[in-house]
Amino acid sequence: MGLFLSCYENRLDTKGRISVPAAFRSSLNNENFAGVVLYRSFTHNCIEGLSMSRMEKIANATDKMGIFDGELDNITALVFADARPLQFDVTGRIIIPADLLKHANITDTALFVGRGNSFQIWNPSDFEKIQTESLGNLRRVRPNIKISE
Amino acid sequence: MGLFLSCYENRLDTKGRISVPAAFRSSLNNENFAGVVLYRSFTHNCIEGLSMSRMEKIANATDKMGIFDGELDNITALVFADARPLQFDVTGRIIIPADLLKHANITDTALFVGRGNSFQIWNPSDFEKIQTESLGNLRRVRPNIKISE
DNA sequence: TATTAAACCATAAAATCCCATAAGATAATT
DNA sequence: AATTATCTTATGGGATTTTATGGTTTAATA
Repeated sequence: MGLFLSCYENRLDTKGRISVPAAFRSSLNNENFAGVVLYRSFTHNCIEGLSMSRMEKIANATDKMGIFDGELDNITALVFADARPLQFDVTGRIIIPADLLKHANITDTALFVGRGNSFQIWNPSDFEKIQTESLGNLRRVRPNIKISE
Repeated sequence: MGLFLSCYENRLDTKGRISVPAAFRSSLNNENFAGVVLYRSFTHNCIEGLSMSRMEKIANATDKMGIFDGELDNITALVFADARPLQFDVTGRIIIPADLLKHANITDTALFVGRGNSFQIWNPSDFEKIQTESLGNLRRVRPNIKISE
């Protein structure tokens, strides 16, 4: 799977349709499901997005945690129950359900934010705030990302 | 992957296109993605560049940190959201987005600087200044670079 | 039947492709 | 060593395609 990189700001039309950025769509080229899966973020007022195949990987990962794991119950309840599979129309647009839009405080404009193996959808000005904070945090903690070959 | 070595100064044309040095392109010969990934440096007024495969390695490294890692949020937000995948045209040129150019203070001429596994793009005269300073620092501290096999 | 959702068609702006050229580098020849 | 020929690279501009976005018509659903 291709990575989701960069940010793209697109507009919702009167019917609530919005184009998923072409770059993101081409990251999903060899998926079986021609669309995306969206759910409300646990941690921010934004929408989480990923491919169906990655959703399946999460399902497999939770499987390994064991059937009687209480935490698993919570995670699956939240992720899978909330997840919406949304198919592209012929021009690559989706309709984001109203409750997701509300959670992310999105009305007319949305920002698609690349996160590597997934992406997020934000109210543009909300994201700007968060990003500024993140930069501050990063400069403080100077984390080590170890890249294994 | 071949290393990025040496420096090359190229010019932007009227459409904002600039040739990635042939030597750098040949370091990317057996990449799946025929292009580079650029993002604004956290620490300098320059542009960082790397291969897509290296970006994928970073994505996998962050994956291993776990989904509920707060620090991960900061890193991914900044690196992946800011990263621009830029494909070569048939003659090996890219268009560097305006915000990156602004961050690096580049208008008509850019300096590609090899950094081994990655590279940077600088305003030529800015780089000259920085390099002179660095040389001074280096002479003072005499660091030890340890190379593990 | 009223309402919603899906398919279809249209368009302007932006990105990409295609071809041309000149300077520079490399190889070949004398 | 000097000159010539060949190839590669950087750069320029026009033509074509893609993309985001809007509207209209048809199908599905309550």
